[in-house]
Amino acid sequence: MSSKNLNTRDRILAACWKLLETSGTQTRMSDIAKEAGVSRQAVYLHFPNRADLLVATTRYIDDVKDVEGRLAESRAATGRARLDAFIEAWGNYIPEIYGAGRALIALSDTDTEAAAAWGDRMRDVRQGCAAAISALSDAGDLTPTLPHNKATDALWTLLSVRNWEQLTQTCGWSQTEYLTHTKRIAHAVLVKD
Amino acid sequence: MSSKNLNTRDRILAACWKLLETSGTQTRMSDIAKEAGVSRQAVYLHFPNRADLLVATTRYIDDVKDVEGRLAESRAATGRARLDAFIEAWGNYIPEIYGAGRALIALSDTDTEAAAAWGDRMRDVRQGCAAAISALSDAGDLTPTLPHNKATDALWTLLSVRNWEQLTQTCGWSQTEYLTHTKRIAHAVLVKD
DNA sequence: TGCCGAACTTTACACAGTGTAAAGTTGACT
DNA sequence: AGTCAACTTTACACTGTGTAAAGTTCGGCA
Repeated sequence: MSSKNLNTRDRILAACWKLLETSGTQTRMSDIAKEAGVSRQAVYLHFPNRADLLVATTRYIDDVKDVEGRLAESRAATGRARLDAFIEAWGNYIPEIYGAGRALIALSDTDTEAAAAWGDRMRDVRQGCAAAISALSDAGDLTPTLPHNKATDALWTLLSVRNWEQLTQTCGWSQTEYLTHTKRIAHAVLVKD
Repeated sequence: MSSKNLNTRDRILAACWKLLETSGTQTRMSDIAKEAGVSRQAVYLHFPNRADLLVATTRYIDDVKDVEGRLAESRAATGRARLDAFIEAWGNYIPEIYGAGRALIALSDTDTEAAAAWGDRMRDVRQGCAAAISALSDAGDLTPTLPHNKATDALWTLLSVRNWEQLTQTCGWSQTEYLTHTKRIAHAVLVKD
């Protein structure tokens, strides 16, 4: 755990992050090593396998980008404002984890650990959705047509990485359009009146 | 193209289908061969590679399950009824192609041909969505808050296989709940008033 | 009867990517 | 000078895909 060790470890994580964003899911261990300027075997000195490296990369991104801090902000608001703030915070975070997220989702097919890691993250997001729904409910703004937990499921699904991907990457929506319309849709579905 | 040939080919397709439904994306060529009761090499006599086999399997499922017929029915209705009929038809078709669809989506990362095949199918679904939106618009029932093509994108995304997967597999919604709430959500987002 | 060809089997191998194993190098610190 | 940790280098086992080619089986047909 010397500072040199941490340094190499971080260089590997940064290399992994970069390649996931640019070259996508198919990034190999040897590509990452090359990008980090170390031998392929050196990567295995820091991470036991590819799945662990990907998981560590998402944690690294969280640290650098400060997810917690950003989501905490949205918790300050109440009622509809809180719903909007949460959509804004999470919606703006998606593009930053998109590369690593995609890789982790793809790996979830084969690797249980990767699936668990991604599942954990998504459960956190669901928690945020549940809190936003509660805030809406407390303000008397939640539609009576959906039970509380179904409303949470619906919001969670609306805000999935896959939906962001389809709308912005496939349909060509700008990030601004994504945010605007997603908020509108969330209001139409969840807010009373 | 003797009848015996077709028979073996179909047995391979049926085996592939079955395994994709039961064992998932990770199904190997050797598993499929075993299930079909032929040698691994025999599979390559009928399909040049795994991607082609998966694509052929989805076509096979389409034939057996008659997608075209079912979607054609929904085209008879107009206005909101047509939107509901389309959601019902496509929503009930998703679980039947789910296994093969997942495999094809997973393969899309590596294989261009698989990506193209899945993209084609999804473009067909988008066409159906566009038609449903047009029907809504013609009946004067489309909300003025969304432009025509954005409404199509939104409906298409709402009806994605991934959303069906998340709601029914992860959130535990029954197929009936999925259909009911998806219709409700589509109405809330797309229908005027 | 004997031959042909198509469908299928069997055996073998090339290739990519992951992960393991172990011996060798380098440099800082003692 | 000696030691330790970090890293490199070389080599190899393993899995799954796809290619190649020789061998088997059997129905149709001259």
